[in-house]
Order: sequence, then C-alpha cells, then structure tokens
Amino acid sequence: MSLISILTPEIKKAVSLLFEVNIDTIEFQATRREFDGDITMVVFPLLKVIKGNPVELGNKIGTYLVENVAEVEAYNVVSGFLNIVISANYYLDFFNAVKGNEKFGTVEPNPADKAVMVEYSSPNTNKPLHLGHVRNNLLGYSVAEIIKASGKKVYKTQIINDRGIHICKSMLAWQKFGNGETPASTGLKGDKIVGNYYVKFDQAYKGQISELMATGLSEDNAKKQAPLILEAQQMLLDWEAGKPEVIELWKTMNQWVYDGFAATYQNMGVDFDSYYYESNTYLLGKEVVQMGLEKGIFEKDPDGSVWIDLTEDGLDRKIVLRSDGTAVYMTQDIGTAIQRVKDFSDVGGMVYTVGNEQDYHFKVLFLILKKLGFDWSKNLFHLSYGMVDLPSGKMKSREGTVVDADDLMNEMMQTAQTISEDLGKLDGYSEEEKTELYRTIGLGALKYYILKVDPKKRILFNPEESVDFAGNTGPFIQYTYARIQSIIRKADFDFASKTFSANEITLHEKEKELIKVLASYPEVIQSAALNHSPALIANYTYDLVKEYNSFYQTVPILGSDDENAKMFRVQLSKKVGKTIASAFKLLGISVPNRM
RNA sequence: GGAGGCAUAGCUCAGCUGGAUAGAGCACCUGCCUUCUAAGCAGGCGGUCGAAGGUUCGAAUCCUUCUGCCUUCACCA
Repeated sequence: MSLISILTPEIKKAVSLLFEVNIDTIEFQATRREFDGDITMVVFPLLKVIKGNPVELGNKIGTYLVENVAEVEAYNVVSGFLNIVISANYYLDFFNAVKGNEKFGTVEPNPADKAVMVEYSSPNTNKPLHLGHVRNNLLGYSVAEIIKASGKKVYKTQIINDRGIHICKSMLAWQKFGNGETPASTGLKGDKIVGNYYVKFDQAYKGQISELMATGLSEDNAKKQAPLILEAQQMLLDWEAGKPEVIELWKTMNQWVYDGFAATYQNMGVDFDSYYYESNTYLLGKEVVQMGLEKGIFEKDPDGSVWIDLTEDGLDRKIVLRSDGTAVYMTQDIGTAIQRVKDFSDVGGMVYTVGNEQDYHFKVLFLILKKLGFDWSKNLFHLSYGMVDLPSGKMKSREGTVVDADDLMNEMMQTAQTISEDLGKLDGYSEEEKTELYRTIGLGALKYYILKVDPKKRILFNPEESVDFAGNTGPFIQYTYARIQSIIRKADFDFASKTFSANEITLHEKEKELIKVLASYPEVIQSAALNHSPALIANYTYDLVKEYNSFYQTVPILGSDDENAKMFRVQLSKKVGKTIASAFKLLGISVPNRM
C-alpha cells in the first residue's frame, strides 16, 4: 500500500470530522530536504472550502493523523504545508514485503486484456542502419519492454520498405559495376555492399546529369533523361511485372541486407516477434481503398486517382491511390495495420515508433482507419521522436557525416576497453569475459545516452560526450551495480533469511531515503508506459543510484559493528542492485558483476 | 502562407495533476583512497526558466500575443 493511498482516506475523514466538509482530492508532494518529514500535504487548496488560516488547518489535521493513524509519527506545519513524518516501521514493513519479490515493480498481464503491437526500426533496404535508426531501435525496444512490464502483452514488429525505386538503384549499380561481388567474396556485411552500390548509382547518375547539362539541357530535363534513371525506372516496372531475373536479383540483394540488419540488431540487442514487408501489404491496402470507395469514404477524381477529403477535420485532401492505380505510402500503411490485426487477433492497439517529421502522416493514417470503422483505431499511438543531430548539424550522406550504427557500437566498445584497461580492475577475467564486459559497458553508455532524453526532443549527439563514463551515464549506474555485487560476494553469511523490525534496528536517514526511492519504482514503470518514455526509467535509475552511492559512502555496510545492521544493509544493497538490473533491462541495458 | 513541435546554468538535460529558496551531470575550483570498487562521495561557482501580457492565494508549468530554431503541407517513402 502506498503512503498516498493510506493517507488519503484518513485525511478526508479528518477534514469531514473536524470541519464538516467533504473534499475530493488531496494534494501531496515529497517533503523538501530542508524540512522534517517524509511526505507533505499541501493545505492551500482546502482554503477554498474551509475558512481559516492554513497553519491552523494543518495543525488540526496533523494532530488528528498522529492520534489516529499508526504510520504517522509526527508532523510540522510550515506556512501552508503539512509535513508528515512516517514511522520507521512503515518503511521496514514495506521493505520486508518486497525484498524477496523478483518481479517487484512489474505487473503480470491479464490474459483477458488486449495486446499492444509496437512497431519500430522499419528501415529501407538500400542503406545500412545509422544513428537515426539507433535512436528508433532503442526507443521502440525499450517502450515495448516498459509496456510489457506495466502489465500488457506486447508484440514487437517492423515494416520493411523493400520495394520501390531506391532498391532498384542499388540493384542496377551492382549489375553495372559490381563484377559479381557478394558478401562472401568481399567479407563485407550485405547491407554495406548494397549501401555502397546505392552511393555508386548516385555518383554515376550525377556524372550523367553534368554531361547532359554540358550539351545545353536544363537541370530538370537532365535529371529526367539521364540513361541511368531511365533504366532504374524500367527496372521498377519489370519488378512490378514480375520479370524473373529482376525478382531474382531483388531477392538476392534484399537477403544480403536482411542478413546485415540481423547482425546489427543482434549486436544492439533488439528483437522482433514478426516482420512485415511492404511488398506483401500494399495489395491489401489497395483492396481496402476499393472498399472505402464503395462506402463513400474515399472519392475518385476524373483521372482515376483516389483521395480522402479531411478538410472538415482540419487536415487536407490526401491521395490514397495514384491515377495509374499504384499504391502510395498511405495505401501500404492502411494495409499493414489491418493485416496485423488479422494476424494477431488479440491486438487491440499499436504504437508506431517513427520520427516526428511524419507527424502529419500518422494523424491522417489514424483518421482514415477511424473513418473506415476499425474499433482499434482509437488505440493507435505515434511514438514521435526528435531527430538526432550532430554538433556539425544534420547527418548528410553526401557530406559523409552519416554515423553508421555498426561503427558507432564498435567505437563505444573500444572506448570501454581503453578506460577499463586504464583502471585495471579486471585481474582474473578471461579474454571472453573482458570482451563481453566492454560490450556491456560500451553499449550501456550509448543506450543510456540516447534513452535518457525525452523522446520528443531533438538529440544533439556529441561523440565526445557520449563516451563519457562519469556522472549521469550508463557506466556510472553499471559501476554502482558492480559495487553492490562486490559487497554481496564478500557477505559470506546468511543475510537473506532474517526480517527486521524497528525494535531490532534503527533506520539511518540514508536507508530511509533509499527505501523511499525503491517504493516509487512501480509507479515509475506505470508512468513510463503511459507516457511512452524510457527517459522516466533512466532518470529514476539515476536517482536511485545517486541515493545508493551516498548511502554507501556515508554508512558502513560490511564494516558495521551491529550484526543486525550489517545484515539489513546487505539486504538493502541487494534489493537496490535487483532494481537497477530490472530498470536497466527495461532500457535494454545489461549490468556487469565487476568493472 | 496553413498546421505541428521545441526554447530552463557556459554545454547536455530533469522538473508530467500549478505549490516552499527552479534541480542534476559536464566544465571550472576545494576537500576525501593504510576501512566494503575514487567509473565514487562531500562542498563551491553558475539561472530575470526566449519576451511581454493575463488567470490564481501561488506560474518554468495554464491562456493570449510576439521572437527564434526545427518539421510538415508530393500521384517520394
């Protein structure tokens, strides 16, 4: 039982007894450090219904609470704030109740409830994953884990944009300049090879444009008439017509990309329950548009293109099918959403992890699905996140400022190795253990750096700062976890079995503060799920760890003279460690036993 | 031009139902390793919360206007 749920009915009762009025809500906040107390009731709002001065009101309520509520030990009133002191027994009871609960903070899903599908990553198949995808993947994965922990069944999925002119460009360039190169022959990851040919296409295409312009053609015309682009367009037509050698090449090169992505995902530690491919879902989208046309939701223009008029909803007129009958982005997304609910009948809502430049697209998509009459359309959420910028500005492939996901992760691990070797605390670790540790720390730094920021805010990715391992960073938190494990290893006595009450130990101020932070973990998970924000989990973990380090540095644990205090402090340390591990798991970050 | 987002310390960020003197980290300065891991702890310096009005007992938080930056308004995805 949380403090608020204990105090609320008691205070209501006090107010009704003392002042003969009933109040609906009571406002609480944490007591500021400089005052005595654990929780504070704000008295001001009562003045609206009760005449009198806030200090007197506070005193009366405080007196009542001390006399009638076991958990309340004392109180003081400062201007309009009633600071309530909670008894040590309350904290010890709470700690005893949760200390052995391995799933503390999380809620088991109710099988009767609908599941949530979380879409993230969703890359194009013509380029390797970069820093922007890293934020997307980490966010999507973490939000999925958080929603799961908050008590809902979750499916992780993605939509792979595997058709279109962009992939044809890579295919064409490979045909022309590739000399039969494969991942096996070069040792390169498949996504890198395909990405290289996409760049080669672009270079050759630019060359042709310049040549044509030198003959006096305008830039626009040169772009349209360059032989390479014409060939690429022909290839797309051949693909849609199902020409065997084009389909064959498409399958081969896409597979290279998938293999490359799979390696990156594995390294990053993210996974998916299902995959959707645009090449499969756009047809269903077209069918649905046909249905909507019959129902009068969409309208057909004289040239054959199909539109939806959303001007009455404050949006624009939006195309859902081209005049030649081919699908657009929106068509495919309509099809994909419906396909997913067909495939997973227990899905009652979806979260789309997609950058904020597509806010408008999703507004329109959700509205269309609503107008089509799908009841789950009210449970669609666009997890819209800000761009990742570099200190030099936006990432631009032309200027070579794109930060590759694989390179970035490797650099982080390298930095972790350098710092670890400098500190030299790893005697007795095998090479495998060390490598695994560098991975844990390097990725921990990267993931925490990105996830601690509110998703909707733009991130400035400063490479120097991201490899910082001191202060509010992933490694700092991992370090605290490792410290705790060191204590547990040294506690060669049975500290787990005993349960302490207030007559056996005196709670130190730091211990009480720690238990308070622990107690708020369950509501932090709920709040993070509700707000789709891993940043709340990250900030919570940081607060917990700061509090623990302060405790660690102030209070002797294994060095304590009092046996009871020693055991209790080890128990408390262990619980903090478990909670760090649990919270970090929600962020997709692992924790080391030593570092 | 229409729509949406963001603006808090030199830098990076918390501050989510309006509450006490706006909090961290980095950087800079002081202390603390013969005692449980110094990737740590304790402290100092640093803010007219973009600007101006308004609502309120009380505003970084809500409303209005303005300024600046970003995104979007394609028969691209």
